[in-house]
Amino acid sequence: MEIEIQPPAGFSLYETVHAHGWRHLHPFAWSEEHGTLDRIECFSGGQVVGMSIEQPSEHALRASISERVQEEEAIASVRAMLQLDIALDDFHAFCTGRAELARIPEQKHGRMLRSPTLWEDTVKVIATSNTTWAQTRSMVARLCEHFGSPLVSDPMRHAFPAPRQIAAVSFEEFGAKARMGYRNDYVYKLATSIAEGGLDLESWKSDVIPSDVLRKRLLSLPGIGPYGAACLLLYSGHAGHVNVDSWARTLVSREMGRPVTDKEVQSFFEQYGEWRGLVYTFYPWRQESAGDTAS
DNA sequence: TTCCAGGGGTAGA
DNA sequence: TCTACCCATGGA
Repeated sequence: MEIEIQPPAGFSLYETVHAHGWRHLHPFAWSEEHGTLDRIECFSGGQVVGMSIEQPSEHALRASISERVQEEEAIASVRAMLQLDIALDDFHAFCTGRAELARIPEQKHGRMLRSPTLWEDTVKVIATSNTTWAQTRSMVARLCEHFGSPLVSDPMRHAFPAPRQIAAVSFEEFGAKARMGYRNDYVYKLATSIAEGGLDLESWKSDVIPSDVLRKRLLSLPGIGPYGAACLLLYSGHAGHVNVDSWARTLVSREMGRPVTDKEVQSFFEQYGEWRGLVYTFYPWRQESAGDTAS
């Protein structure tokens, strides 16, 4: 089946997908040749389907889905993944007024590819901490391969596992298959908390939760610290926190001519106020950033 | 063998 | 609040 979605004005699938490295993490796959974002998705009825999203024109997005699924759910999934419901007008107006940021609206920057669920993004953020991109990709691929539901037409490809699919096995089995090192504990705890009903992560995506409240909640999750919380806030449409990573430290150190602390990196971006997180993500000197080193 | 990668948890000050 | 130390994994 095919569904058509009208994106907001100025939307670019290419730029959204290239905002960071998520396109390299299963079950996402980006085809540079075709300009399509592919994904294996498990819908609520248990259907596992292949989705392929493309932007045939500035004003249209098309999702081709391998089987018939509930249209509303498919549309909601695409809208969530591409952050179609996040308004960027104010951010772009802010950037236009500053010479060093003028390229951001010109290049249609501001949206980032994310997963349909906060659960999946949280696990992926945990998988990025204190490791290389190659290992992050391997860890996420193993999660899908060993615990995600297979695509019927191509059983070698899998959806991202639901929390219950991880909670269904012992911690020992999970660790042996996922090989996420000390992160095994974080991911398994998260999965079991959600599966047992003690934690409803998806309810945290509500628009009415203030940034500070959401940040505190995210920091309470196992394996999520200031960096991870800032990433997840950005994916949730909260732009006011900088996800200080090794790349941010490198770049700000270069600017200042000496090693800097995380606090100094934060200070560097304070001038951008409520938009500082988005500004860092799309800062012009970040074009050579880790989002592309994994290509 | 040693170091370290898109950090986080913990103890102690 | 800040610092030091440790943490599994696997590639360089």
